[in-house]
Amino acid sequence: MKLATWNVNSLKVRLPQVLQWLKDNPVDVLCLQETKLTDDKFPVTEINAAGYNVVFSGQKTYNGVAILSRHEISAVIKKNPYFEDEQQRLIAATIAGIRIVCAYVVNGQEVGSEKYQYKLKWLKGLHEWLAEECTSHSQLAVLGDYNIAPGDRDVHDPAAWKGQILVSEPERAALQDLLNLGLEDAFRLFDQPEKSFSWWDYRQLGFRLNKGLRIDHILLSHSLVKRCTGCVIDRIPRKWEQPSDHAPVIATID
DNA sequence: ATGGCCTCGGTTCGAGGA
Repeated sequence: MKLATWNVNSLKVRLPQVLQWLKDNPVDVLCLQETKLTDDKFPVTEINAAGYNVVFSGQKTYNGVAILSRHEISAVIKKNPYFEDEQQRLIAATIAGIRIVCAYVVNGQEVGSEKYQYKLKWLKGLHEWLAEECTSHSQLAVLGDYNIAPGDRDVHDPAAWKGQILVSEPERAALQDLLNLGLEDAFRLFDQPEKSFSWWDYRQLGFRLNKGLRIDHILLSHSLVKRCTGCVIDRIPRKWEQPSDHAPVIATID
């Protein structure tokens, strides 16, 4: 069983790449973020034709999330019952006995800004909801773009980024609060190469110089940690023409 | 020193992303 997450930065632009990637990597579940499509424009037919069921929650221009699955999808939730939000950033479903949560965490723009306050509040609301999901689902996986680099080893230049957005202590503390619910960062269950990142700026030759951050994560409950046999970042599609700025992350569950 | 790219909406630029 393979679970994956990928911020595609517009599914309209990236659909051919998503379909190609699924051909090369026929994962069981793929969570997408930043689809940037209203639900009436979602490419259901193309995704079904590729052998995947799909549920989604989108809006115009910004945000938007989806879960693709080779297996039956049930018990879909598109809103955090503990946090009122007009932005479409969450979708959850049960697939093959695993509770899957797909999250596109707020970016926050700049430490101290209004958007930053919204990010911290949003994360608090997520925490409240996941606390409940943890108690009702022992097999829980929370996949997505967290817009937080957990530690300095997840940052290409920790000195330059110190205290900045995606790295600031309150953001890291909010992520740690999620982990304290009984979740673990699947990527760090295993030995990994140094300077492993999941996002690189389009500017400044970010990818070629590997100036990146690891901000896309798969968090697993203890029952799933026991079943997890690997977690990798797939840098290949970041090398394609007109790529997303994020790379997919894949966890393997026995 | 600054900003350097990409997407969208909708016009020829601004907002947002990270």
